[in-house]
Amino acid sequence: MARLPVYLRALNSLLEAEVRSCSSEELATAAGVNSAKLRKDLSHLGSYGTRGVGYDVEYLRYQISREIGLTQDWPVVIVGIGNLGHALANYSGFSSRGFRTVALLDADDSRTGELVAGLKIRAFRELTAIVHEHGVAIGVIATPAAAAQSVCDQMVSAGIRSVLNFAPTVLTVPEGVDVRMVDLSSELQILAYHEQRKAPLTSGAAPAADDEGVA
Amino acid sequence: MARLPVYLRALNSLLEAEVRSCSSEELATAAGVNSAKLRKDLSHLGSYGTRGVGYDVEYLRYQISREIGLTQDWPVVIVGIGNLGHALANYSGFSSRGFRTVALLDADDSRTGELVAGLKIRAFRELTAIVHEHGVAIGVIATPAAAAQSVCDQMVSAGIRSVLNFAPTVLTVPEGVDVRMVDLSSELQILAYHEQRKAPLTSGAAPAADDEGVA
DNA sequence: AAGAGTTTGTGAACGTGGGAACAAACCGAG
DNA sequence: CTCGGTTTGTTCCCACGTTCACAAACTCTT
Repeated sequence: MARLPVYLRALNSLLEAEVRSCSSEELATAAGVNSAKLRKDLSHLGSYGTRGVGYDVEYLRYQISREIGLTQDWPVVIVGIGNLGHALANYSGFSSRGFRTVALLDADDSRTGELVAGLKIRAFRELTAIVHEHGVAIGVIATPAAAAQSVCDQMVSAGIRSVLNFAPTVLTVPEGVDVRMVDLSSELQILAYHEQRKAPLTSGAAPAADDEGVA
Repeated sequence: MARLPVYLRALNSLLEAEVRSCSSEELATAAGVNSAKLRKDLSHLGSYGTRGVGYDVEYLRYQISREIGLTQDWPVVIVGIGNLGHALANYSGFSSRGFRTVALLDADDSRTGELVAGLKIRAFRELTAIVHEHGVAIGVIATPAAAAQSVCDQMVSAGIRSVLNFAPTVLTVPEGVDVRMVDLSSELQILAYHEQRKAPLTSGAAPAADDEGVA
């Protein structure tokens, strides 16, 4: 389920606040979902709660981590160290929680050796060797759109079976390979779509008061 | 619909290839969706096709752009010019297609004046003035998680009604304000979840998992 | 120990979205 | 003008996900 990471983050927040136990209602509001949905999601991966009491935060956190697979080590390669790749390499959410960036690759040989986030940029042609050496299963594509499909193909033939794609292109992959696409401009467009359907602001002042009515 | 941006990009690709007209089948495969779904989506926003012929690429592209709201000008502010904010400011997909970054804000005053993507970083306290001056309706949050809610609150009180949040936190906003969250680490976790459930290559039992697009 | 009060887990209704099939409409040939 | 081929727009149906509601189970008090 795509909501498990949200639950996990909510549990981490509770843990930081030194909350030892919580009900499904509390956790649901913290995660921004319905409590029944949360209970069904959790029950789908085992009975980790206690009726009349709630869930043990630490225990549930571990169980969800294990379900997601965060108790394993996930070596990751990032290809395309432009602005975005640079940001991803430095992103703390990647390096923590089981994900370990083992290599930064770029097709531009003039950047080889440059130090980013404590790692030296290496040549893209080293991909297959690195994948085999570290047992990499997850690849991140942060290249321009034109190069994405080629990079993806070479990732797949090197043995990578899960791809996180930041390039604005639909990638075609063989059966058994997962692709998740994160399209930054699409997100903005979706916001604009909703924004356009909001208040008919016809050359008026900014409405400071709260408005009712959402789609 | 969240698929309109995908259709739009597919149409742009076709237009670059100088394709004047296309059927729903072609466009659907280019966008990676079912043709019936695409026709239903398009019919929901008007009858822009011709039976027996297909869709005029240029005309449909304009209609979708108008539906999304990309024919308008959308001034955008980005708050938090760390690695990610830096990447976003330089991201071409933002500056093109109606979105115009009018200001980069950061709470760290020592960075004020620094030039990023042709814009000078300004102090976060200028937010309200900038929003009113340019009529900004969309704000992008690229701050650390701890600051995100505070930044969001001030965005909302300044008049922003659509927020794109890259900080790993659930933001609570008043009625009428839209928030879209892009969580980079969640995406990786979802990939890991599916990866963990794939074929154990050592054993012969195939899971018969036909997951191409991940839900 | 028993009952009252909670809270989880789950069974059933509900609504929404996707997919196949079909009718309406358009083009071109004869 | 008519007929066959093609493609859109739409209707129907199914399956999934969400939500409500309730029984099972646990704790605490008396």
